Amino acid sequence: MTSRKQEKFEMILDAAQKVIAENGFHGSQVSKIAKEAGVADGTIYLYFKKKEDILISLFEDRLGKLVDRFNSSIQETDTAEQALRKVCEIHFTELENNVDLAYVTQIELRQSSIELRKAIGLSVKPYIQLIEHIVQKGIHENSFRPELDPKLTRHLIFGAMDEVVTSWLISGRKYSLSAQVDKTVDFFLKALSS
Amino acid sequence: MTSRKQEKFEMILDAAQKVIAENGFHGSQVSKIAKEAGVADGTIYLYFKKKEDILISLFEDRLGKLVDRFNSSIQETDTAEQALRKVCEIHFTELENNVDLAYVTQIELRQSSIELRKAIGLSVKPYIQLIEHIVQKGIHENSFRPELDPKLTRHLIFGAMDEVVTSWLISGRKYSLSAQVDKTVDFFLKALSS
Amino acid sequence: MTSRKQEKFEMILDAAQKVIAENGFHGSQVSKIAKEAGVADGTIYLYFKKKEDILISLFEDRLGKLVDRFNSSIQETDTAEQALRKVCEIHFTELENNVDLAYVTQIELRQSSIELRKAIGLSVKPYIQLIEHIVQKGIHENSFRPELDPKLTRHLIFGAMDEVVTSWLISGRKYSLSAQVDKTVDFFLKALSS
Amino acid sequence: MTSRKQEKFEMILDAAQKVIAENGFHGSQVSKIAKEAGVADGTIYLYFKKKEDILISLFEDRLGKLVDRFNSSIQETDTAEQALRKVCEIHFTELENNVDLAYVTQIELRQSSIELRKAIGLSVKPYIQLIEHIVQKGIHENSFRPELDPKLTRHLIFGAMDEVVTSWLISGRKYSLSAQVDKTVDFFLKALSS
DNA sequence: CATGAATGAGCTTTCATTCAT
DNA sequence: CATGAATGAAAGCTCATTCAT
Repeated sequence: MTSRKQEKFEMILDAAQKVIAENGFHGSQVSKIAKEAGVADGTIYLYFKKKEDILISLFEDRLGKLVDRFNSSIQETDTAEQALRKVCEIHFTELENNVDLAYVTQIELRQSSIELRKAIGLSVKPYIQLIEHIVQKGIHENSFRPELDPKLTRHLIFGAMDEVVTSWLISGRKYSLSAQVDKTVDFFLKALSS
Repeated sequence: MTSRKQEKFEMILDAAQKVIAENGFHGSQVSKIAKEAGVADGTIYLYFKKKEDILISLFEDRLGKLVDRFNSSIQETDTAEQALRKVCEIHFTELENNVDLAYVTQIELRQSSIELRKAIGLSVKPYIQLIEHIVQKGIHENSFRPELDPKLTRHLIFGAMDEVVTSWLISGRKYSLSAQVDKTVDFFLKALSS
Repeated sequence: MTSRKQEKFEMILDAAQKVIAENGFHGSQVSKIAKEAGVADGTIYLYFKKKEDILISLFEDRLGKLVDRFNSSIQETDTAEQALRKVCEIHFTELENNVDLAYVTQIELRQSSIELRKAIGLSVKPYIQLIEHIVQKGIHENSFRPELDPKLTRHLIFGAMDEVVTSWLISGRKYSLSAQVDKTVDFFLKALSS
Repeated sequence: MTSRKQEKFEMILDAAQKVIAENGFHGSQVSKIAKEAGVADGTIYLYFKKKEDILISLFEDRLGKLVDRFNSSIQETDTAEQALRKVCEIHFTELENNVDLAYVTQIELRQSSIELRKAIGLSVKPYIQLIEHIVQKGIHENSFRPELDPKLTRHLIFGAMDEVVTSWLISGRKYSLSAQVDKTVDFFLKALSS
């Protein structure tokens, strides 16, 4: 019973991602998402309180899964350097391989109300903190400069990667995103290394 | 006549910035902007074809003035390093001293349709190119690493600064933004220097 | 089996009265009544054809019981005067002692569709007829004026009492309703007496 | 300009009365009223803040005009008895001659939310107070009993007349309402006279 | 008999844009 | 040039009712 509910919940999220990717944020009416999910409009409201909640859940779900992947991948690494490389690798590869998701997270979901963006911010936070931990680890390992401000640095790193992805999307994906990993990580390591 | 037209044009832009800063993007109806500007609703449409055009013009105007400041300030510098420091300094200082503008550019204007965001992208482009030129100049001066990819690097630098500003705003401006200039530029210079 | 059916029927009516008194007519969804009654939504429809039928039955049941009380009480009286006094006494006392019922009958149930109000009218009819009988009895006893029109008079009397109850409720029940019995009956007897 | 605004305001009220009389309260969508008034849906909201406001204004306007008629007619009377007769005469005649209005005020407008009914109550208050004044005048003139409670009496009189009108409507108007004036006023005067 | 998940019709309100004055 | 009254399309959400289990 719970699993059937969970199942339909996922179906609606999948439908929402597809509809948003195809029609854009403002062209994604509840009725369109319902149709794509193969349920009635009213059914949506058995699983989500408001339309916004679909988007928040969508972001939480997708980003949550990404952060899980980050965490488990990092545990296979020894140094902060390796961890940072892994993070950038997954970040770029994952979004390159899932253009719908990239479009939704980088473009569409940012066109939302301030309340929604705050909720989305909460989903991003674990990722930003993950980056901060890596920076701190690097400092402890003496591979990163001790005078680094981890709070500032995490934003510099996240912002840089985020913008690279967005500009890649807006350019029309004319080049490989994953091909930027090495240069990007080089940039970071040069900036961070002691 | 043209100057009178120009005058009213600016009045509407000023009104738009004020209204958006006060009411947020979604609370900024044409009628509200008209009222703030002291003109009738219909008058807006003598100066702008669509509502979006107000926002595009607003961004173009404000960012254009910023880029002008960047350009003239940079001409007072000798090295790419100095230029980059100047750019970051102006970027952070200007937005710290003009919170309305910061709020409008970092938060409100991003909640807009894809068409609008593309138009805004065009306004940002000269700034991104400015950063690229500085990187190229640094390479020519042999102060920056020759293997740097200027196209990628400009996004890394812009994205990093952009995210620092946004997170400063969202944090509630609890710390000084301009105080982050040195650490930020250090990060960049370490990343870039040969 | 029939008694079990009857039992659940009553449970639903009790639940309906409670829910309406607590949430008002427009806040009383079928699902809320079902929950209060401790049954599933669909179960309601095994006992009532439409939502309206719950309300009609509720009114019939409650008013039927009141009319029963009227009838048995009147049989203990000798004259039409005494009967009329008894009717007013029960009318006011009963509603004063059962504010939920008063609220539901005087305020909430009147906010209903025309069909429902007609059905409710049928429930009130026996009560109106009771009043008519008393008037006729008084005329026969020569205590009431022979020129009285019983059909008109029953409405004058019912309408007067009904409005007194409603205004007492709307006033916030700041005074005693039963304390109005004597003055009200005096008014009627003066109007009726030969 | 103000008169044009007033004119359209009245047009919408007239349309609302007609639509409600024809379709009932629940069948009277804003779009239907707008169509009947010959304006666009949105235009309604230039004159009324919410749909409910149409109904409140309708009641205020119609009842206000009635109370005006009451007041001026009463000034032509000398005694409280004459005044009371006049009130009942106008009350019954006016509604008999304007069945749409009768239907709307007695049946349809009562099926409304509690907030709306409170607002309507405010419109009825001047009328109820008018009745109270007549009662007080009668007491001063020594034609009415001094022990009468004017606050209670006004409700007895209003409630009686109100119910007579409603039952006349529900009966399908099979008899003359104005023909009930004499018997009704006789009832009141007998009840009131000293 | 009972359940409760699913349905989907239905309606108010906003606001960018127009155009007669 | 300027006005601002009028337009009307568009969409989120509720809830009575059904029916497969």
